[in-house]
Amino acid sequence: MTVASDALRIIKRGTEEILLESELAERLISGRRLRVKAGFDPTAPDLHLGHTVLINKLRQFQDLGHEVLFLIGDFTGMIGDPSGKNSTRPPLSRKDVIENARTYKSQIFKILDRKKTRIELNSKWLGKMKASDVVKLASQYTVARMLERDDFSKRYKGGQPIAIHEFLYPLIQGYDSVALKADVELGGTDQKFNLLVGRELQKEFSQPPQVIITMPLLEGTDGVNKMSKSQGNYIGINEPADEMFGKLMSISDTLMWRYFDLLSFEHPDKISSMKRSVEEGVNPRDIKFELAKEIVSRFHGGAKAGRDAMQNFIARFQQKEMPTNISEIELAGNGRGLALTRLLKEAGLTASTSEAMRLIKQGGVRIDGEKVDDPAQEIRPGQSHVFQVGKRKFVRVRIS
RNA sequence: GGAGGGGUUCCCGAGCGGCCAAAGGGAUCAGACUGUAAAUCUGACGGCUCUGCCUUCGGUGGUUCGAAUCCACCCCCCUCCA
Repeated sequence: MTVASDALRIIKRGTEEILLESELAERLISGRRLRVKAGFDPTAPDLHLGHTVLINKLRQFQDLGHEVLFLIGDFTGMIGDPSGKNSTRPPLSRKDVIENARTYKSQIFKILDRKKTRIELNSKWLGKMKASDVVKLASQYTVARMLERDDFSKRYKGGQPIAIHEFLYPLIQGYDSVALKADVELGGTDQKFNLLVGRELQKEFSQPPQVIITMPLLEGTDGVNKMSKSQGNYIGINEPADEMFGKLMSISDTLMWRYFDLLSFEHPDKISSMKRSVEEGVNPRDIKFELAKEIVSRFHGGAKAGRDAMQNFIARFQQKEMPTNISEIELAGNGRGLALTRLLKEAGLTASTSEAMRLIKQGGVRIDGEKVDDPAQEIRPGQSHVFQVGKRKFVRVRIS
């Protein structure tokens, strides 16, 4: 009895909402190994810290002995989802999906326990459905109920298009829960509606409805939008340690506490005492160092990685030294040399020669640490220099 | 099927024959200040062989010395009616 209530407390921490908590408690008490489902996009998996909020929770379930069903929604991915404005998303081939699934594995097992994880592709059961099955599934839900979804009702009222198949997605996702006989499904708060549809459908198929758990969405480094790849405000779990450390240091002081709450494994009491110390005058930067160290250590093999990243950071930004490991490329100078603007573009430091031109005029470009002001400058062959754009982009270029 | 309103540079959104690479805001980037924080200020923000040239305003064709702006047809979106 107390074991189960401990378990409930662990699960509850950091969640946004649990529906229904009483059902969860019941199932935990039952002592059965629960099937805990979470769905993921089949597209290029570049997991970031935002995802880890959810994945960490999955891991806690595993530590309590339960099984994680890591569901990859390849079916919809293979159809190609033209929802909203980004209609250019191309359908994924079978091969892409397999490849993406493999990349998922290499990333999620930095957190999840391999032995207690089952990876499922929903094409396995959805691919077998006939049109009649789909129509039947669709008949289980009404348009009015679909429009309860905030996203849909906003778009509908705002005169934005909603394609019919978008109505199908929540149903399909819900049906996945039926197919997997999920006991629990986790998702971000934005998934609440879809998760609830799963509950409803399970009832229709005379299964006990899944417990749904929503997790807060982590804001990206901009502090405004949720962390996502398309917003470019994310911190990937595969990023190099120095990069990760730097990005964490660049978040705002207020956002830092959010990151502590959602990402840190420190005891809540410790976090509150850190808050207090900042109020008493400790430089928030130093507290942020602690956060950055913890996260970097988690994904780069231990405490030493965190300390090293911090040292590099201090050397580079407080003492303005050049980074130690600058990537190096070689460009063809075809005899004479290369115009600086062109070189910057080809080295990937700027998106175009026009941009290179502008940045030079604005004093944002350095060669071997020296500011340059002549955009027409040519770089001679046979030389090797470190080119820098802005504060953080460095490349060593050799002209052949 | 009918009536009306729309489609502008990454996003929102002005422009409605030349002064338009296209106002304003957001996002972004660079510089200053700093703790690579926030806030603030300055500048940039289609491309190029860059004081000039080239390509953009849903698509195609036309009118005109000249079109994002006018005309024709087409495509797409929204609202209301059926």
